[in-house]
Amino acid sequence: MTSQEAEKRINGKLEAVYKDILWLEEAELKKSRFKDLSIKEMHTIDAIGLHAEPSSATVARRLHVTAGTLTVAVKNLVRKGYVERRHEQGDGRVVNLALTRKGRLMYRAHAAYHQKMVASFVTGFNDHEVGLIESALDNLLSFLATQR
Amino acid sequence: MTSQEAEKRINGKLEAVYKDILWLEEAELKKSRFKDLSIKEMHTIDAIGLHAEPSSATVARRLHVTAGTLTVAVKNLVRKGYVERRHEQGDGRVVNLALTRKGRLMYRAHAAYHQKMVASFVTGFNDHEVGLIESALDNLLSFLATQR
DNA sequence: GCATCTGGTTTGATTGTCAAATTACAATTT
DNA sequence: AAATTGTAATTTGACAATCAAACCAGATGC
Repeated sequence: MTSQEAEKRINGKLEAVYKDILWLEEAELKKSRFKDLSIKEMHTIDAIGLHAEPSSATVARRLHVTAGTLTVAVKNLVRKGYVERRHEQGDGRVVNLALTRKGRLMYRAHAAYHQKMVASFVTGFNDHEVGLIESALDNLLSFLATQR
Repeated sequence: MTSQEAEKRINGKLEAVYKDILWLEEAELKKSRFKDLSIKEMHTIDAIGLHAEPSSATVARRLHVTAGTLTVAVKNLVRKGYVERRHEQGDGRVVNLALTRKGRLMYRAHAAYHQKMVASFVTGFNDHEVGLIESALDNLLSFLATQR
């Protein structure tokens, strides 16, 4: 079958995309006003998010890292002025994380970059076709979920 | 327009895919007979490839890392028995890299995993639809190329 | 043959990571 | 209410990955 061929091509393209995105995001970062952040730090900011003030444990789970790893990362982000620690009312053990003004600026810049990227992804497709692309992503997500 | 909505959903899904794949590949690795490899080492093996015996500089470029970083990585992979260094005939400076038998086994195992992943990605689509998905990836690759 | 260029290695510093030990607070048991 | 157990986070010690800069060794050019 010829679809085998297509799968191979798609695999190659996915890999190319995969390899480049992280690297490009890092390069983009170094050119921006947020030079002092690594790509991992940016993703930590992303995982904290704008609104919910998640606990340290929640963010660690989102990032698939241990609590200890996150503690260190947050310490650096606090020092650099992107993140604030807040002690939870009523349970003195819990530390909630929130972005500072600077952190929120960073978050939005990153989100804008992603938006541009996705816009390019679906350029030239009609609604129905965009729906197909979305379904393909859903397939992949289901597959990944079964693996977890 | 409603396509803005779709773009947002796609963005979220891309991010989810993105975060999970690396982590899952690492988990898959640790369950396999190649437990002694990290995900980065696996990608180094992938970048060396089965056939061409690329130079150290070529592999470093493919991985977007410096020559120094690669030297260290290769030293470990040689120690672990996955990679061989070969001095180029005629130019004593150049070091070409090749996979050992064990390295080739690893390469093929990784390729098989990717194949499963991509198969899930295009499950249930006809040839025309798979073509659309491929075009979307091409869009994204073009966008990434303009950013480079 | 000396100077320069080029591919690779080494080194020192920093970041990211984990597991294990520790601290601090909360909830449960007795 | 004191002791036990449980839970959230931090600290610590070790090790991968990474870079920039210094260095080394083989090529190339004058």
